[in-house]
Amino acid sequence: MPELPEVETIRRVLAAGSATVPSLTGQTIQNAEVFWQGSIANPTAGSFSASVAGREVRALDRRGKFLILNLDQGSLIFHLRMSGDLRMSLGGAPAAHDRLRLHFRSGWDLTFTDPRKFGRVWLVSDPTPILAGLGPEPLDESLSTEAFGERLRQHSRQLKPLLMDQHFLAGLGNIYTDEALFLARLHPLRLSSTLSQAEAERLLAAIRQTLRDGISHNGSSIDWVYRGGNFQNHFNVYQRTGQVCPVCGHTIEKIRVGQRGTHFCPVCQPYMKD
DNA sequence: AGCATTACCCGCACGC
DNA sequence: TGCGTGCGGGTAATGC
Repeated sequence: MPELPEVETIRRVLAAGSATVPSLTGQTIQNAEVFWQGSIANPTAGSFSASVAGREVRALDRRGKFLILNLDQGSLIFHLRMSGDLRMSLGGAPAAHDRLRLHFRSGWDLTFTDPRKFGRVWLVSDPTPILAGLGPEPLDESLSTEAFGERLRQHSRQLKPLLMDQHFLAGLGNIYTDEALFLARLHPLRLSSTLSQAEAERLLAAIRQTLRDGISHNGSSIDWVYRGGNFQNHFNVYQRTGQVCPVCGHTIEKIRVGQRGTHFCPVCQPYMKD
């Protein structure tokens, strides 16, 4: 369940631990069990286990939707794609959709579970090449509204697919893009080249507010994948097709943009040319 | 040529 | 039972 707020929530939970679960930081990997070889992107599934054994987790980082475990040597990178999740547990038999399990010397396990098998894991000496193509981090304050507006106008693309393009901006997915466009009062099909600077500033502010709200609610839990977050109770448009807009009372509509379901309020988010 | 859009694909679970 | 859908993204084809 990964967009930026969900990945960030997972990062924080794993890093902080809890009263009953230790932090992932400082754990040393004793060995690894690969249940589904397709989940291992690098190195080959055969050498992954041997290479990761003995490594210690030093810190947890996030870049866009990538979760990065910094090790004493190299990095272990996860991309959860559509249905991946990571959990600490103490023993127990693997469940049906568990794809990878790291056993630590402490006796605790980190399990990567992923029903749809789209997620990937990389063990690399240098994470740079994997992250190189990502656009700026939306919550990074060094991303100025001026630079953002300039980047928007460098393209002539529909806002929805552009914002979801990880090369343009790192971290937004289908849910948070719809919610951010609603807050910004911008139509998802509006061409990025037509945005005024005021609209660009509104959009970046809306993106940041939406992501922060998502993180503060520990992300969203929808479909059959449970994450522990409750931002789904605060959606304005996503999965609210046919319901009333909380701002104007008009009916929320759903269209298809770039193969993705897209929810918006046609009154609050009018399509204005130029 | 280069950019933008569309189609399709990849497992699986779920709702209608 | 069958079919459409989906918190993602890569690749290939098509369009402008």
